[in-house]
Amino acid sequence: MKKSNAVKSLTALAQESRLDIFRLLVRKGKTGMAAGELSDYFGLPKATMSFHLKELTNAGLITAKRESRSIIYAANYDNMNALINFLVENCCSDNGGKC
Amino acid sequence: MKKSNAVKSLTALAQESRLDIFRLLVRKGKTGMAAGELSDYFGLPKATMSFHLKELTNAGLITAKRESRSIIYAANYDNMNALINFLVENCCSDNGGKC
DNA sequence: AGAATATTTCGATTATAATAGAATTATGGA
DNA sequence: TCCATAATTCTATTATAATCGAAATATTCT
Repeated sequence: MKKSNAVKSLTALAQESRLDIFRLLVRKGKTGMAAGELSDYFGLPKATMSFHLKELTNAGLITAKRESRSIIYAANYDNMNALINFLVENCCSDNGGKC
Repeated sequence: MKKSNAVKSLTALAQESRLDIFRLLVRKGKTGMAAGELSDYFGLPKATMSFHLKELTNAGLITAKRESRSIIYAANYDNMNALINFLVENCCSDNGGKC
């Protein structure tokens, strides 16, 4: 993962609503949830939810696919794992590799 | 980890300089680095570095200990792991646990 | 085509964070 | 005690992000 992508992903997650949304989608698995469902679930206005979903999508943390009238959002596990690996990369390598 | 702590940690990491600082300290291991060394290494003014180190310390991502005139900063691996676990917690549990 | 549903974009307001020079605090040595 | 070194806090400026009502876009059904 590139650093700019990591900053974008972390910025996306560094917000209470978006962290909630992302973690719910992580639990939901690949079936995901529609934007409106998420809006109802968290009691957030549709415009606000849409803004947050866009941030998460732009960061690559979630995917969006249209299904009839709804747009279904789901966690992007590859990107999530890439972010985690980026954070712990070369852990303790300047100290003999012992952590 | 509590959600408020997670948001604080993610906010701390969601900034290019701080992400660089944290990842360097992750590589450095428990010997860590002094504030001034970090300031020189990244070419940042001392006040700016101090501000970033405070953010990372308040989030619990790094520790600070005085050693003579210097203050040595080091990655807090426990908190880092707790943050990662918080992000992936109950992954796919609403979808049969298969990821 | 027209109505209903699902979601996004626009735009204005409000709140929060980054930057860095200057002043301040803390430690150790002559 | 006086000076040098190391780091932080203060303060003002500048930049970025969150919120949500209203309008716009996209899809499906009759």
